[in-house]
Amino acid sequence: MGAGELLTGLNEAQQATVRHHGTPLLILAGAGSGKTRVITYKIAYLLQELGYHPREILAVTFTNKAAREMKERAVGLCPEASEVMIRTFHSFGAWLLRRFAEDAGLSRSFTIYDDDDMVSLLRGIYPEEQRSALRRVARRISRAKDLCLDPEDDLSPIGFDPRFGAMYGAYTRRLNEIGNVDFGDLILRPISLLGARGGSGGPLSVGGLIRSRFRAVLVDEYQDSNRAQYQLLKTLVGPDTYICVVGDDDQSIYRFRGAEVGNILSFPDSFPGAEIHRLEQNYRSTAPILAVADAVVARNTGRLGKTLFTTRTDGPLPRLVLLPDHEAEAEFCRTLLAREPSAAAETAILYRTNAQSRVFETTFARAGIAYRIVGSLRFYDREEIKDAIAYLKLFANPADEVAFRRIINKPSRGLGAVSVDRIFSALEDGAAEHGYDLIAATEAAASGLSRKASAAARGFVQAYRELGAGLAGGLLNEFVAQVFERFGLVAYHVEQDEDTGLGKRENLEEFLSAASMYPATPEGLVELLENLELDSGREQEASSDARNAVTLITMHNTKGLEFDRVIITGLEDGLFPRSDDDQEELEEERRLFYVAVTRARNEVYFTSCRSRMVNGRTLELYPSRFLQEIPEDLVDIDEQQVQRKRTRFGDARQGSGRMAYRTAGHDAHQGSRHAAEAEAEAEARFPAFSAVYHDEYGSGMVAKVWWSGSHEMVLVRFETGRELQFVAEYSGLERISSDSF
DNA sequence: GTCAGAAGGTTTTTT
DNA sequence: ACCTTCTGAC
Repeated sequence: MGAGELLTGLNEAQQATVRHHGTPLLILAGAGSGKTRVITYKIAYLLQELGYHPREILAVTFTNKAAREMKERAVGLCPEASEVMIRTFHSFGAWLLRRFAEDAGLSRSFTIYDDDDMVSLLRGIYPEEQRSALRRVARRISRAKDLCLDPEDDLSPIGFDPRFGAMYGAYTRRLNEIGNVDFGDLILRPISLLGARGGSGGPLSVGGLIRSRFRAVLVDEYQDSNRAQYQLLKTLVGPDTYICVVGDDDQSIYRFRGAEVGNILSFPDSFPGAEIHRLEQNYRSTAPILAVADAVVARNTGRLGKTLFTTRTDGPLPRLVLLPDHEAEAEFCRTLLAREPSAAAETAILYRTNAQSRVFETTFARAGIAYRIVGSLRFYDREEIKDAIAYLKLFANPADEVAFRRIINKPSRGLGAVSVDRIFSALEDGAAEHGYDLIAATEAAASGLSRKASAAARGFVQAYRELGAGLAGGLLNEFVAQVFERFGLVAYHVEQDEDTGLGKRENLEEFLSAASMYPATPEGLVELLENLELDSGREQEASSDARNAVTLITMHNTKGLEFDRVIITGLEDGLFPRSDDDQEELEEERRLFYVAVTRARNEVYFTSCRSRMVNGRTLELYPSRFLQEIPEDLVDIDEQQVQRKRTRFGDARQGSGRMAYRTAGHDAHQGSRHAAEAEAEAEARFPAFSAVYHDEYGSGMVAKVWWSGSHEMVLVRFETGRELQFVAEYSGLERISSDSF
């Protein structure tokens, strides 16, 4: 494929960007402007036209999904791209640390601690502290690492807790003794590794070696990089490295994780001579959708600023639906999906918090609507999987205190808190002799334990040693199966599952089959663990018919995805935006709104509830301030609603201007319960005891009618015996003559 | 050492 | 509503 051929199908701006070479390049790519396309073409262009060897190119993303997709698409353009290193920042860091383990002061078989593991480790050091307090400390340690701060540095940017420095220090020492790393270390340790002189890079330092290998470095979603990642990038880029970053300051949504929009804003200062290219043509959404997204994000200050345009000028206005509560919201979505089942696969329901997914799950499960949840409970987060991983981690690293504490008495084998304490004393005593080895410590402590505990400890050590000898070839699933069997893990969880409910056995089986992709060697084991730790394969098919399933997803998780139709739920102050008293935070929520809206190709719905159950309490809520920030002519308010309001409250839009549905929302949301109650009853279209018919559920009788806000709610008892609750307007119910009943 | 039940706090978003 | 932690009986 010649250059001309490679670049056909790209617009002029995209072509210029793909061709650019030499100076540092910042690509400001608006939503839907073909960002991934440009990067993948750029990789192909470097390989085909500029003669780069695949090993000389490094492309960094923020999610594994993005990395996989980029790889796939690049290989589609140019097969050589399969050898290009395309990884997340964290996985690149892990690769580097294993590759140069000795220089980094690590064993090649270190494993990676996630946020929960950090808390558990702290718990081992500070058993008397509250778990919630330790969680806060863990979060702060992560923030410190995002900012490249060591325990002895000035930690005031993190907050004012006088004990924090000491706790961070103790945590760091313990983690070093164990020989594992946390997520932050995957960025921090490479910075010092690459910055250091000498080492096993031969005549070159490790940094020199890496800088001479990667002649081109590409970074995706640069607006989400934090200070540590920026530093890592700096150490990767030498005078001859071609550096190109892509991002959109309006889509920076990971501030809470340390992301600094400042990185993208100041790129030209950090990398002198940088050029800026803009990609502003949106190929995804219709103009009405972009108008709404822009209206809100335009209120942010400190933007680089850009104007998206599209040739898709036609399309329905985004639609706002006001609802009484979260159940009605789920019911509204159900009805929408039932009306056109084939569109479900291209529909996504977006929410701000994972907890919001629950109503949708139960509603859809009841209605037999297939759904797919992205995120929420990750495979790796399940109890039984964490247990399985903990056993395996202990084989990778016998010093892994967190893994050890988790499984030493699970299933319970009579080694309780007292015995575990003794084992840890033995660990301290024997550290000089055996190093940090919990198996050796358990063996050493066994004689000093009660009779039952002593036998259990010896049995555990023996099982560990015999099983460990099995890491000598074959496939890893055989080894894992033996571990499960010998330690009684499957039996334990199957028994637990009897009252808890679902699929632990299946999950463990799935785990086994994942393990079959690796060799039964120490290296294979470490590789499996790393893949689980860094890429938890976070997608679960929650109901059988996955092909036509609707997607349930947090707004954060949608980044990089697109759908024909997007329903953005929970547009209520306090939920989205979560709070508006911190300006920075409010601006981040606006960017999240922008991300959410721009996922849609053709249709956008907003739903806003008057009340919602949060943490077991029902809260009264106001419509999101974002709804006020949209000029009224850019959104359709549910027509039936407006009708209703006009008749009941006069013209809801009077004297409102921009505030139209703020007013409307308040009327609809608040006005009706007292004065309007009687009137509302009078205009009920499904009086109690009337006969009704529903396409899916057949005929039935209205058992109960009530008003929730301005909404008529009905409880219908169907002939099948089923009782279901509906918002009358969205129910799809028809009244039928009562003699059929 | 284990278990069941009660009390009490609490989550925004994720590599 | 959920999960963790605490308490007391076996």
